Amino acid sequence: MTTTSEAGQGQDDLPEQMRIRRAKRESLLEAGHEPYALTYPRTATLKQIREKYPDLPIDSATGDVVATTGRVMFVRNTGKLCFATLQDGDGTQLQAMLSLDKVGAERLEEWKRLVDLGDQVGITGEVISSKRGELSVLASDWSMTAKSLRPLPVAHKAMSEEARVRQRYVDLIMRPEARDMVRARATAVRSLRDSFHQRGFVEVETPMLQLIHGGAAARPFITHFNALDRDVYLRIAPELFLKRCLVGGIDKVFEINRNFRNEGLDSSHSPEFAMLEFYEAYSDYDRGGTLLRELIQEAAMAVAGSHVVTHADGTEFDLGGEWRSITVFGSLSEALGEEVTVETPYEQLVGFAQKIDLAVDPKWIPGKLAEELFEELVVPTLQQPTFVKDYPEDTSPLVRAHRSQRGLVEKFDLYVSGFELGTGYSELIDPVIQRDRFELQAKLAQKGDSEAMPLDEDYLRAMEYGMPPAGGVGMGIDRLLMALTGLGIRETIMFPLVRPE
RNA sequence: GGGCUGCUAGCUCAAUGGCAGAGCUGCGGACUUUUAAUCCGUAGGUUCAGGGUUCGAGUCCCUGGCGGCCCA
Repeated sequence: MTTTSEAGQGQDDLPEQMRIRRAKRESLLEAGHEPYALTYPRTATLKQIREKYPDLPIDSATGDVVATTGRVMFVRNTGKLCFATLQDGDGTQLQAMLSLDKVGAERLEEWKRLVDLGDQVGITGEVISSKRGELSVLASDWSMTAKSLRPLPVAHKAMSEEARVRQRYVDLIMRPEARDMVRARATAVRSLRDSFHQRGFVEVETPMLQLIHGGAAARPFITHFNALDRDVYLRIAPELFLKRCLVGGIDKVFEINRNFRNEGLDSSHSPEFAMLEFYEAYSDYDRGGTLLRELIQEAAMAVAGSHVVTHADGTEFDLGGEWRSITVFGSLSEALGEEVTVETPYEQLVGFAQKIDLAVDPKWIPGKLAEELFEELVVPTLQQPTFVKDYPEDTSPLVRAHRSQRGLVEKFDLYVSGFELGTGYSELIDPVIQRDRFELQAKLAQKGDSEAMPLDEDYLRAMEYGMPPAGGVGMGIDRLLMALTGLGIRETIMFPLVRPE
């Protein structure tokens, strides 16, 4: 939202409350007060004051004079004594008191006339407790540090979800849960990095702007690079570059960064999302899954202090211990009450689909149909953390064949609370098989499958130098926060893309 | 993509097709111990946009925009 269009309309077109606040800004200037201070000589934050005086007795004085700052969240004015609740960026609140005998008639009158809810102010005064026992700063002086020209929402009614997402800065002012999410996310990401560093992994940043997109089945964003006069892609996954790292000998490597997928925009899909991927030489999908579990459990410990996290609705969710492990076809057979394997004929799979009213897309290959059946019948039951193992080969072009079962690949998906949190492979490292799989994908792309991968010659060249056997794992950071907090993706991303107003 | 549904004051919400309202916020006043302060007074509107039906539309119809829920 630009202010130029509003300013261009002139003040007369602004809502009354915004006109009044602009007028108060002018009044401050006319009275010789800066409405937007260079700084304020703060000697203590609200939190530091609270921590220094946890148990001040009722109606007592400390003799301790502090200079502190905060946003005015509530005001309670009487004739000669004013109370204001100040709030700091971390959500700490503390009461400021302004009395006639301490600040004088003129400054008290200016406080009452010029300070609105939402203004940022500096208060200098003695730390005391009020007659009701409220820890307070009794002002000897005050000043405006930033005049707010827009009224805050009503504090006692929830903002609409749309308003919270579109104006997250206001949400962060008003709602502790919004502030907590930002800090929980930072804590979780830091925990992931700590966990990797403790295990000797190297963090890298691979290209987000790519000449060929690959590493996942998804539609890319396309942009134009003028210098080359050609279209380039925002990456859909870092996988193919991280494997080049393994070829080059970076044996334990991870990246935490953004991916971009040109797909839906709704409450569960964001076009840009943060992703963790890690690869370890001479590991496999089982060991990758074990490390993923440890990473998540250590993140839970960092954020919640326990492997049992408390979700936003108050329910407790246990991420501790070993996690259940099932297979795609084993669990599907159980759900259908009939034996289904990767060998089960396509027509029979279609029959199962019809039985449960699942519409079959004729473009689906048999493996895809089996996965759709699995997602319909089994995934909704996967609330507790569960590794789902051994997927059909034809839908996973970057995974190596199962060590003992034909037609399957060594891949797991990790499900938590009914959604997919992460995935892991025993990586395909045979460049000849890799080329065959890519060529199959290229054919699918020609047939119109917009999610199929193009052939990446440079990636194949890298593979031909020899990539060590490896396990690789990916996990959505936004989804990790969903699992830790029980909130939706639009809450875990601070500024999700929204349609223009 | 389909179905249902919402959009009204700064915020949260009312209003049988018949004078656009309330609470909080704001503004004016009273109050030196308040905690969503209280009390008295008062202002605030392109009812998402455009079109249509009607004597009359926030309300009914159509198109579009932005959300939400459900389904695929």
